[in-house]
Amino acid sequence: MKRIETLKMNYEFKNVFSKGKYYIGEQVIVYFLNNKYGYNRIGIAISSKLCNAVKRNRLKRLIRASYQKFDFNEYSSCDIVFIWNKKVSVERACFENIFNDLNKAFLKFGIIE
RNA sequence: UUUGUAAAUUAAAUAGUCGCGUAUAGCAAAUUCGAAAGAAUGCGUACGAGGAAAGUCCGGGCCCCAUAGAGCAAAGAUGCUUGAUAACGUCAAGCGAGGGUAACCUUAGGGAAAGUGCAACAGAAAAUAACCGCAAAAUUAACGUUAGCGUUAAUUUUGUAAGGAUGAAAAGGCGAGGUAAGAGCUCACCGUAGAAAUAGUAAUAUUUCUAGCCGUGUAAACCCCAUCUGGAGCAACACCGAGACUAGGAGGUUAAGACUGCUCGUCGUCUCCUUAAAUUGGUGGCAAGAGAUAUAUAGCAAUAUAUAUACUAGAUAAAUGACUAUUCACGACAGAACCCGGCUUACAGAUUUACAAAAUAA
RNA sequence: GCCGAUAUGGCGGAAUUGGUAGACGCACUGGAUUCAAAAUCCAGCGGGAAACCAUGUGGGUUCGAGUCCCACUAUCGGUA
Repeated sequence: MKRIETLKMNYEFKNVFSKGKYYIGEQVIVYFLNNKYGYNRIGIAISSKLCNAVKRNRLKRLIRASYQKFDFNEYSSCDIVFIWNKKVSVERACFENIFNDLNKAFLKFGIIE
């Protein structure tokens, strides 16, 4: 499953927020919940009050690019939601920090080894 | 050379690896997802954000609703002149006014004797000016007296806008003559209004004459005049598919139930059909255009005409990223969402052209 | 994306054809009352020493703008 499946509806996001586990990294907060579909789905949520559209797009691309670096188990099926930590300013976003955050989060949830 | 003014262009580049979106009568696969409509996979190839894509402030295309067609009213917008344009509240050239030594810049700039409203405080008065003052006449009183009258005061009548502490604004300004006192009452200069002539398509300008100037400001207050506007917006709209509740019809039946104690019947329940449409999936709309660039011609210019050239971004939670290396000016503002013409706002810098002032040199 | 609305002290909320901004209520501060507190009563309450500056920000019209006009900023709502 090379293509990235995304969460779309509002209730799906709410479901993950209310029932899932979470990990707070330096720059990114990760929510995690298992699903029944047989593949991973991700959602990225960034408030429009934080910054303008160009910087929001850049954050989404950074998170998506770092997500693709991981090799997941073939049978893993879960919903993951990424949220930008509001305390950190958007100017300081860089690829390495986001990658480290995701790495720690996925180790905690036990998706990767 | 320095300081400025105006206009235009540009908006980091190159290579490699991994990855993203769209297209594909290339090759492979002939399967997968879905209830259906429909959609999808691998490799290759091609293409893949802006000057403002932004704000959504105007104008149009397109499209639906309303309308036989047109007009008035209402509501709203615009407002010097001429031209450009599909249209505009935009643009160009000019005129008037204001600013700058200058290049140049700014300018919602019609009408206040068509009517209405407002002008707080202060001030005599804020708009058909007489409160004080100034002056003349009459009457009364007091004083003086040459017994005519004179002076002073008060009251009444009349004339008068020279003066009066205010105010944003005070009834054309200033000087001279003139007068009982005054006054465009008269005169010179300046300003204002009107008419004529000349220049100009016109706004307007110049000159001459006339009027003594009897109406202040505000229309971005209501309003009047002229011109323009039917309303909603691609989440419009068209098509394909699924479809709860509701309504109607047909059929079947007593397992449970209501009217009712029983039968029939009705309701209800079950199945099918039709209607209806909450909700919902997909396709189109959707990329070649009143377009862009270059040259020539017309025009001061905006622009128009002709010729030539090139032109697949098209998503639907939304495509341009990451890493490595090199170079430099060390990278600002910022992400298409139906499409065009403008306006407004944000913006690190770099380059070019024209012009002005000052200084220096020849 | 499109369409609309709002903005006044710490908070809510007035200001009537443009004429002294901050009425009124809540909160807060000080005083009185009380052994102490609540309640009640009285006074104060944007910034600044003062001049003055303040109605989201910046311009314009006007003698004079919270109010009229233009441009921006922020916040809120509707729409499949």
